[in-house]
Amino acid sequence: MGNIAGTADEIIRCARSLIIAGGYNGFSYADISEVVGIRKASIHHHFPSKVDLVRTLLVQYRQEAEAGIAELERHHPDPVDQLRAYTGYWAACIGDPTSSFCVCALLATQIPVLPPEIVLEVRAHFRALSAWLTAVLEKGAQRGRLAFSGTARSEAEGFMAAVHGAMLSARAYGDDQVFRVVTEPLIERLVAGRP
Amino acid sequence: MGNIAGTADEIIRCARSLIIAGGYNGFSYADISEVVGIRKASIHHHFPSKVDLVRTLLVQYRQEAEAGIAELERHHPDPVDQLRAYTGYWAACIGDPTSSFCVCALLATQIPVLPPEIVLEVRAHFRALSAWLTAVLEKGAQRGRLAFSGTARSEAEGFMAAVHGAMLSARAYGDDQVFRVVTEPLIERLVAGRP
DNA sequence: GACGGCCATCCTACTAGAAGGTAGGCTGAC
DNA sequence: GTCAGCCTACCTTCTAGTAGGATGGCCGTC
Repeated sequence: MGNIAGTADEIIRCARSLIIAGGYNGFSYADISEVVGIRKASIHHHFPSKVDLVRTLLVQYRQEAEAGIAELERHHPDPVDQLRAYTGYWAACIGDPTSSFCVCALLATQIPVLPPEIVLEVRAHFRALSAWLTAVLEKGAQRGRLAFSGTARSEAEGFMAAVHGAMLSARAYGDDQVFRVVTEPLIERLVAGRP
Repeated sequence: MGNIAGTADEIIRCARSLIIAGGYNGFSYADISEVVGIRKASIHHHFPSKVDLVRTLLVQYRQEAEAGIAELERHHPDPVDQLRAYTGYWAACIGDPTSSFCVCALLATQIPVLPPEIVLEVRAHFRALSAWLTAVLEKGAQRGRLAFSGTARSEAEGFMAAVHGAMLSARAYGDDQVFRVVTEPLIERLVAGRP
């Protein structure tokens, strides 16, 4: 039973949801072993150290994010729709405790106590996300679909920060609605040609 | 040596900066004992359990925040200036590792693994901050100093989320500038009577 | 097709150190 | 005399990580 990459994948999936719940120091090999139904030592077989596990997890997460964005761009040629699809994706995740936060955003809060290898991956995700949002805003402005006062870059940073802050507020209040309340006006404000 | 409340206060101050660095599970009594120059057992004398310590810390933090806002309102009667003073306060904090993040915002990220007593305090801070921002925005709109499309409440939630997200981005990039890049347009957008 | 080696997977059993916390004794100020 | 403050010494549980053994599938060889 269990295909070749099955167990390692299950460990990563489990670790991911545990990180989303409590961050890097908020979970242990023992926690994973309970959920996956495997001994601690067996986890060390797949991932020699905790840093190995989390770094692998992050590399995979970033690949998934990149693939997700590529898919999103195929489905939605319009920049406005792309922004809506992005926030819509997270709005759908917010309700599910195992995916209600961006892993990189959560780890970013703990950067001062994180192993440097992990920090590298987290930084890379922020840069990639910011670059994509900047490109979307630039494209939207060129096509006359979006309008904003500052640079595309600063506007993208503001957008990203607001989305992350919205995740945080949803968690703080224990109210999923807050995410939509914050993110929906965010896009409407950028759409060109409103009163 | 050490005045009456001296040691307990030093412990709290130390714990606060440790939480800002790595959250609830990111510090231990041993860490505090090293910094303060006191034995672990002596910390337990002042704060029997970790929950006691952090709850006390949060109660004090919330009082300080309340006092700070009251002071801020005395110095700045104008709602626009109040918003600027608020973000300006955090802009000044961002550079200092011991105060570069709101303790409650950082703890909020770990709510699923936090003791319930701590969650209560964190929630209370978010509600208080949101209520204050809502009041400022309402007052600003009444006086014709601020203009926005949604309700004052939803606008306040968006403002707070953006500020928290800006703290996160500054930490993620390791670049203090990002905080200002995100928060400055935030206020300018709300100021009434622009082109 | 049987044989033997190889290797991935998972196990039991263990380690050293760190976690939060306790018991009880000393000291010095009021 | 009492008690706050701090200490040494200790406890239990959890932490990541290690050593080494069982199992079992896959390989080429005869």
